[in-house]
Amino acid sequence: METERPQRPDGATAGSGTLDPESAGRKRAAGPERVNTPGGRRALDQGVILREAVRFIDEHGREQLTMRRLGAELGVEAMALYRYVPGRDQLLDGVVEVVMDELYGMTMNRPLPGSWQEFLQQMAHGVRAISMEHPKIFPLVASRPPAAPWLRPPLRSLRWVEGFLEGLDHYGFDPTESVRVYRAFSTFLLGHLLLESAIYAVEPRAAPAADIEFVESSDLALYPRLMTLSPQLSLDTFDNEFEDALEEMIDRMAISPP
Amino acid sequence: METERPQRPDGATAGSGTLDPESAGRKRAAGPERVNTPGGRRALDQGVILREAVRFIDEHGREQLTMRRLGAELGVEAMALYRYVPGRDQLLDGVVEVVMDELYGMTMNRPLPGSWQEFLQQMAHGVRAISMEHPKIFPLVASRPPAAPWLRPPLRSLRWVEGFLEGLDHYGFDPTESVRVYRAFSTFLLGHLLLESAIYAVEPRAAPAADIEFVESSDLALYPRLMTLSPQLSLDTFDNEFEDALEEMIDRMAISPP
DNA sequence: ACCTGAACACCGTTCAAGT
DNA sequence: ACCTGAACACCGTTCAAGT
Repeated sequence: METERPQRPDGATAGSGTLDPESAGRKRAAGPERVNTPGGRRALDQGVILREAVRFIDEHGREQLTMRRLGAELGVEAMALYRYVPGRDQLLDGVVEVVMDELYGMTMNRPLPGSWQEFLQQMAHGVRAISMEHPKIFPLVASRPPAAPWLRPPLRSLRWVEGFLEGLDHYGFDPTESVRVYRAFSTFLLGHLLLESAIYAVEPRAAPAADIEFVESSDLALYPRLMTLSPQLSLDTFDNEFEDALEEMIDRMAISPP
Repeated sequence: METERPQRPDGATAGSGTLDPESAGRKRAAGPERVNTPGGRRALDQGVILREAVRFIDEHGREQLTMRRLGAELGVEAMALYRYVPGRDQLLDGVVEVVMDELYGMTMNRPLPGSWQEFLQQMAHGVRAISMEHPKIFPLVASRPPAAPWLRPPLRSLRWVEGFLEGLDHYGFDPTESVRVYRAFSTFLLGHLLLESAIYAVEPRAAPAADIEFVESSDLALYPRLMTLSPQLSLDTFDNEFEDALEEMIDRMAISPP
């Protein structure tokens, strides 16, 4: 039951129906500023729609995002969005793109630090900051099918990864070593940040206690070790886990493979 | 726009509408075997439905699973499923449960090996085997909201985690150390297996080459490093990555924290 | 006891029609 | 040029009715 993908009549290579990256998250090179529509509504365009989608998911979660509701949020019927976005899937890809652009701005527009260790620290903390700013979006970053199979979540921007590899090159990593670092780095971030953002998405930095009741106590009674350990298991130790494992992983990157 | 959860009239604690764990994935203690319905159809029950859901997702992916299609697969209207499963969300939780039970059977019904290092190796390889058997289900295991916030994906079975902690206890880990191991272990598995299963879900152990064209070449031309490295980036190195990082992580667990 | 038909309130998406 | 109304083919879910 595959959806047929109709040929575009205009001769453009339809490809996989990606968004125009130029007008997505970034600002246009100062053009004619269409401010407001006669009706007083904000003028629609792809960037406006994608940013509103980001805001909406941040607030309500990705389950709640529908074309109809997003349209309503922008003062327009759902059908109007299809002029700017090919469909819901591409909208979600665009959301990921906006967030990755934010990451790029945060991590790549500054001078390289003195050591490659500091560089990796800086990059890791940048990605973590983004995942904490958008905990409800991070699962999308982590699990939407990427543009290329070798583009590993959560580092899903060609531009960002290019910059990352440039950085490694600057510190003297050869291509093979760089690939190894990129892989270890992405795996590390995916594991840590997906777990952390999952918690943070439901309870934005809330109390650690009282969570023990969350499982029906009858169930828990069957498992004595979980019973006694659940207070310890409930402690929020993500900060330490992240920092320790990050340092560990960075140390590991210093040793070249045979 | 919250969905109202109506009070059950039968006085049972409705709670969060979980499935009856007894009849889920496991076989019943030999009872009256209702084999076939008069019409010749397989008799419905929760276990049959959940196992069919697992099979269906393995084959078609989780996007394709709808109550209506699952019903059709079982020779029944969608509405008939609601007698055995509270709703779609709980169905998906049940799917996760079935897979976790499979993991339990694979890893917990055998004698403990000689060293805790071997034990962790065995557990890690068990989880990896499950993720490779159900690559299209693994994202559910990784990202459905768990029963308790401290129950970290992908290790989402109270029973399994209890067994894991029992194992650690047997090798002399004290409770604090065990929690530390559990956390590092789950983070490690989540990162590695989510990446690997994502690849494996679309291409079951397929060719490594030709993936380079997957990104429009025009895009890639902007990024010289990605351009030259994409062949290396496309190589399937998950086996080595997993084994190396696992050994590394196990080494790290030997050192107690201050 | 177990399943179905019909209905409800939603989806994403298309397209001719309005301004 | 840009948006809408109406329509289509789907969803999940409820419930009275059938057997």
